[in-house]
Amino acid sequence: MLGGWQARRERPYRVLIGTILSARTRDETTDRISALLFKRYPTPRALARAGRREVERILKPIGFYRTKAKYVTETAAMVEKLGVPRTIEGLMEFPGVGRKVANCVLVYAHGQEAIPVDTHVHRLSNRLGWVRTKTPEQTERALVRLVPRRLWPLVNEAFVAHGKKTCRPRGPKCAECPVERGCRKRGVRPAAR
DNA sequence: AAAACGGGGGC
DNA sequence: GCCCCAGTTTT
Repeated sequence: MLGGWQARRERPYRVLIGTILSARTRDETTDRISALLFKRYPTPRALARAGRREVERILKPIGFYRTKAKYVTETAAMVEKLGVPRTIEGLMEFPGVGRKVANCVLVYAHGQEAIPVDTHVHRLSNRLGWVRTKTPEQTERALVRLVPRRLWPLVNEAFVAHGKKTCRPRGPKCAECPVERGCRKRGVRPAAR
């Protein structure tokens, strides 16, 4: 599981596939199921040649499993030929890879600096009044200007953590929130955005 | 801009 | 029983 030449060589592949699978799915579920998938199909070549039905059976508990089975098998075939790209444009060519997943791969597979803006980061950035944006991409472009590069990972991951636990989409738990000044949504009723 | 994709965990 | 899950693609 750790270290090893083989594991190191396949790491970007695993980050890419695992991150595709993570869409709208809890981390623990994603981790458990992707571990099963990689045990059965350790390489892009193996997954590219897998039967769709078998992949769907493994992915069942993760949700969106038919769509995701298609994405990961097709992506594996492309990775076998192209490798895992190091540009956001290249990564977004893969099926099931949007801007957020592409940025995750840049950060977690290639060690590049980027801000993967998911729904939490988008929501918190707006609630806190750091930005006023409609789309996650607009939020990303604003944040990379507002936040010092060194703090990108800290801010991004802190927003995700706070968004999951406290600053929920519908019912933000303002009573347990340490942010007192600077929040535009402090005390707003749950129905409001 | 809205719908579709979805099983599972938490309360 | 409702809410939510580090989204992306299609309509």
